[in-house]
Amino acid sequence: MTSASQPTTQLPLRAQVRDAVARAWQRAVARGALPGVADGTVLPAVDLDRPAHPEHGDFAASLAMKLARPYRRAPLDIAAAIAAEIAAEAAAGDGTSPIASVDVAAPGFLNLRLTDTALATTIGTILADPVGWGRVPAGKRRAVNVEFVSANPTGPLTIGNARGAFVGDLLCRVLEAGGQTVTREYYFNDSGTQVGKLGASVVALRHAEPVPEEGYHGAYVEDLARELPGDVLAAAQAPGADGADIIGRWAGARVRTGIEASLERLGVHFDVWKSEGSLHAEGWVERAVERLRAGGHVYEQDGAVWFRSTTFGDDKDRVIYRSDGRPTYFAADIGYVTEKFSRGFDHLIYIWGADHHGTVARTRNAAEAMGYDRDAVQMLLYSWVRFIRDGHEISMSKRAGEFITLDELLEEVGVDAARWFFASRAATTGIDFDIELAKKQSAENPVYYVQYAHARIASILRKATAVGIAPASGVGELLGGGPEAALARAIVRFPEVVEDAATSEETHGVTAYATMLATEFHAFYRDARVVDEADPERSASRLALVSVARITLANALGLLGISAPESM
RNA sequence: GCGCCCGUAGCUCAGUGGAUAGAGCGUCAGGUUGCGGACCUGAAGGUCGUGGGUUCGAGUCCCGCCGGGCGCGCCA
Repeated sequence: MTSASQPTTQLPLRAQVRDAVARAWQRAVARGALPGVADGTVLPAVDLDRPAHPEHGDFAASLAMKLARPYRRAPLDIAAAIAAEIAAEAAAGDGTSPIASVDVAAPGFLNLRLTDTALATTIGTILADPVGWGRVPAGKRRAVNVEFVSANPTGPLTIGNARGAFVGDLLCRVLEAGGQTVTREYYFNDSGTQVGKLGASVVALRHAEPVPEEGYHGAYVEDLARELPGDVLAAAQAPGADGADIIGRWAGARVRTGIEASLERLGVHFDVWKSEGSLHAEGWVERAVERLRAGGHVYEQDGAVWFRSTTFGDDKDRVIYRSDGRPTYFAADIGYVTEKFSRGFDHLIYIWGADHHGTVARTRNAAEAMGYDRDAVQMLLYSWVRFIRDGHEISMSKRAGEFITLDELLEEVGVDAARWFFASRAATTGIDFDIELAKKQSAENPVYYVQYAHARIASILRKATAVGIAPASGVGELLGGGPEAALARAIVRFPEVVEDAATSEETHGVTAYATMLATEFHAFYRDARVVDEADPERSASRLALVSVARITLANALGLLGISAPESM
């Protein structure tokens, strides 16, 4: 299996160092400096940390301390044995080792420092392939379906939908960076009770009658009533027609178009819009229930059809068809699982609000009962955002027409600032979003700090072009102990950050990294003049370095769906 | 009552069992006749809710308690 477009991605530095440590460990064992262990003994993996203090080097390994128990040896002795092998390989100078030096520190750390060659080589690869910088090699490539937002089209998206939209899209971007193929999917019901109530509300307003009890209020309902075409109204009033449903579907389609536009505005594009009705119409629900029945996981009681969810550890069984024969929401859910897998996905992710955690078990149980791997069905639950204005939590009711739309929020705060806000916080923690504070702080939001660094570099590059100095193809002999070294070290960490984000399915590491990199750049800018017509050679090398810093900032922001402006 | 999530600096939040617990904002004190001052340097600010336990090592893992959120429908 070959691919012509296979990029020649260099192994990330962390992986190179990890391999070098593993080689040294193996040689130490082979030479008898470290003991063998009995078969079946579980040995630790070689994990690397980024030390908190620069004097501890570029990477630290706690391997020796973890080997102390199985080897029945002092950690310092083990560390010394491995360090000797690392030093030997580094001293050979044949270019295999990215490690310049190794120190042993109490109580058993291996502190590792990168060679300038490893740094310079990495920077060269960034210049050669800016787009590929930060894409990490795909582990097990998967086709992933990510379903999120999925608000029914009974009204515009509100700030209550904001976190799901951002968290879902950010997850998709992180998975894509990790080499996975992602489909963004939106699930909605445009024929249910709630949409019918919307239809009834529209009709009432059209006839200048009061909105029915339990109906929908708000300016958008009035707009719909005004825009309702005569032929739709006529069809709804035809004898025997379900008027509310017909008007509701029309209104739902209209609202859905608005929702799609809002989502595009904040940079979220959905690949698939799936209606609940189609799952029933195409027989997915029926077939899924049959599949459960064939496995003996279904029974009838009190006139209803139940899924025996308790078989798989749930605390109660769940109704699929009510005693009046109508399917529950859960029925559509299990049909949807089979429909998704039928499209070839091997992993499904649901982005749900924390209030849905009660439905996680039953859905995964049903997937397992139907013969799917329950681990292939994953729910990511995000916690609520409390929106605060004037010191009070904003309470909202879509039905009463009291809400702040997502569009309004983004207009106040800005898409980049809002994306940064959600990207820099773990999805599972409850957070406060003070709108006044967000507006007030928008000018000193960290996102602008990062964007400013990017724009500043762009300005430097423009200046260099104006005076006729072009960036070199690499940083040459520039590193050493000069101001370049710290910036170069910050830049080359980027693939690790992406890898960790993809593994943890969280993005706050990326925002923290981008802030740190911007700080390093600003410090470099203070200490080193980049464009200096008196020294064009050094200028060219420094231009190469700041170009790479710009690429890295742009790719980090791009990973979060945030713009990287040339000027601001 | 039971289940899940959360509790870290004045505020908003990071912290994949590792070294002296970090960032942004806010506060205070400084810095530029050079490529963008939306910048830089420094300071103050913490019994990591609490009490035990496991471990060479616990903010991180386990148990109890306190406080907050969510859920426990033939609702969606």
